[in-house]
Amino acid sequence: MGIEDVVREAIRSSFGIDYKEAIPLSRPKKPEFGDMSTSVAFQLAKRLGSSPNVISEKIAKELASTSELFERVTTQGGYINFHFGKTFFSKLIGDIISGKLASLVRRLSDGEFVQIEYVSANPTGPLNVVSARAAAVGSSLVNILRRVGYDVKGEYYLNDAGNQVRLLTESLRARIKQLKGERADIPDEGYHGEYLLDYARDAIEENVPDDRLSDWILSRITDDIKETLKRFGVCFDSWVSERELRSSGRVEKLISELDKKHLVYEKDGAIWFAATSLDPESEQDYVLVKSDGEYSYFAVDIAYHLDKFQRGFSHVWDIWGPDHHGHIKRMQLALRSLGYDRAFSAILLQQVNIVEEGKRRKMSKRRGELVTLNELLGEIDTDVARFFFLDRRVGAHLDFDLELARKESEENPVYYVKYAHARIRSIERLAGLRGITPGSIENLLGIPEFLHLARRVAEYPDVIVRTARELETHILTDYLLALSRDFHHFYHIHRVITGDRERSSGMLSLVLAVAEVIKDGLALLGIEAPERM
RNA sequence: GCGCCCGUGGCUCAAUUGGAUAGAGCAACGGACUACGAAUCCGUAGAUUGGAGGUUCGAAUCCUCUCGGGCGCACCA
Repeated sequence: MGIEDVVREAIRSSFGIDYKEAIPLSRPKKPEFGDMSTSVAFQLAKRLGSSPNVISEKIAKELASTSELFERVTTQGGYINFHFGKTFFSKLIGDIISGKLASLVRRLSDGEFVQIEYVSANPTGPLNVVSARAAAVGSSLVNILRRVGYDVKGEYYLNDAGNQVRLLTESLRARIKQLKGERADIPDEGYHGEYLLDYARDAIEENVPDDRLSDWILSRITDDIKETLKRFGVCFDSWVSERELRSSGRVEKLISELDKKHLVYEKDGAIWFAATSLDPESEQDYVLVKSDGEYSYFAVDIAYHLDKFQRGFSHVWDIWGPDHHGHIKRMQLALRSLGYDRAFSAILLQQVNIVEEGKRRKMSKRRGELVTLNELLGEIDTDVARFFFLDRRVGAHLDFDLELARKESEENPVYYVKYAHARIRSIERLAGLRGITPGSIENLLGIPEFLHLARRVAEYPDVIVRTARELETHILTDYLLALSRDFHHFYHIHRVITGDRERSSGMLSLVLAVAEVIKDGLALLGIEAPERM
C-alpha cells in the first residue's frame, strides 16, 4: 500500500468520507518538513467546513497510530509531513548498490508497444542543430520510456519523395554543370547550400548517369545522415521511406477508406479531405491529391500514421518542430475519423535559433544557412552537446550561440556530474585497497548531510517516472545536477574512508549508491559516466 | 486579421502542473588543498516572475486585457 492509499484510508476513518481525488504529494523544501508532505487538508477544508489546521492534525494523529510506513507524522500550518524511518533508507541504498536500481522504478506500462518518431529531417542536406535537439531528446525519451515498462521503438521517417527531392536533384544538376563550366542556375526554390558542391564533385568523379542522379544523391545524403547520427550516439530501430509508402498502394487505400466515410470530395481537379464537415471548428478542408495527380504531403502522412497503428503500436509520439504545429490538428482530425486520434500525440519541440553577436540568425536549409550537427561535433564533445540540448524544457526556445557552446564545453555542467561519478569511483578504488566493503548506514542517518544525500538518492525512482510522464528530459538533468551538488558538498564535509571501518562501510554504501544513480541517469540520456577523468 | 508557443536576477535555465521564504549554474566580489581527485567547496551581492486587473485559504502557474519575441494559417514538405 502506497502513501496515497494510506492517507485515503486515514481520511475515511477520521471523517467518514470517501476521498476519490488524487492526494497531492510533494517533496518539502525544507528538511525539517520531512521526506514527503501533502496539502490535502487545504482541499478538505471547504468540503468539511473546518480549518486546514484542525483537519491536518486529525489525519496526522490517525496516520501516526495506524501506519508503519513512517517514523513520525507531523503537521505545520495545515500541511501534513511524513518522516521515513531508518529501514526505509537502509533497504533503498542496499537495493541500489546490489544492482536492483532498475526494479525500484515504478512501471507505468506493462510492455505496451509504442513508438517515438523523431528527427525525420528531409534527406536534402546535412542535419542541422535543430535536428540535433530532436535527436538528443528523442533517443533519450526512448530509453526512459523503456525503463518505465514500455516496449518502445524509435523511427525515422525519410521524406525521399515529392517536390523537395525534385528540387534537390535539379539543384545538384545545376551544380554539376557549373563545375563543368556550363551555365546553369539553381532553381529559386532549390537548395543553394555549398554542401551540394561537394556532392556534385563526387557525382562527376563517379560518373553518375543523369537518370540515376536522384537516387544517387538521396542515398548519399541518407548515408551521411546515418553516419552523423551514429556519431551523436543515436540509433533508430527502423527507417521508413516515403517513396516506398507511396508506391505500396497504402495512400490509395487510405483515400478510399476516407471516401467510405464520406469525407472525400473533388473540387478544381483536386481531391479534398472534408475536415470542416468532420469538425465545425476546423478552418478549412485539405488537399489529398493535387490537380497534377500527385499525393499531397498530408495524404501520405496520414497513410504513414495509419500504417504505424496497423503495425500494432498502441501509442505513437511524434517529435515535431514548431513549423509543424498547423499540421497537428488536421492529423488528429484525420486519425479521429479512422478511430486512432487518442493513440497519437505530437511533441512540439521549440525551435533552435543560431545566435551571433547577440542577434538571431534565420536558419534555412534551402538558402544553405545552417550550422550542421557535424560542425557542432567538430567543436564540442558529443556528451556536452547532448546535455546542452537535454537540459531544457521542450517548449522553451533555444538560442544557440556556437561561440558560447565552444566556451561552455570546458565548463559545461555535464562535467560536474561526470566528475562526481569519477570521484566516487576513485573512492571505491581506495576502499578496495583497504579492504573496506559496503555496510550498514543506519548509524549514520543522524548526520544531516548524510540524511540529505540519502533523501536525494531516494528521489531518483520518482524522477524517472516524472520524466517519462511529462516527456521532459530536463527533469532528469536537473536532478542529476542537484544530486552531484549534494555529493560534492557532502564530500567536502565528510571523509568517506577513515580508520573507523564500520563508519567507512556505511559512508561507502551511500556514495556508491550515488554513483550508481548518476551512471544510470546518464546512461538513459546517452551520456557516458567515466571511471576517471 | 485568426491560432499556437515563449517572456522569471546582467546571461542561460528551474520551480514536482494551484502549495510552505521563487531556486540553481554562468558572470562579479571575498575565502578554502599537509588525508578519499580543487573539473571541487564555502560565503557575499543580485527578482515588483514583461505590465494591469480578476478568480481563492494560497498565483510565476488559472481567466480577461495589454506589451514584446517566435512560429503557423498552401493543390510546399
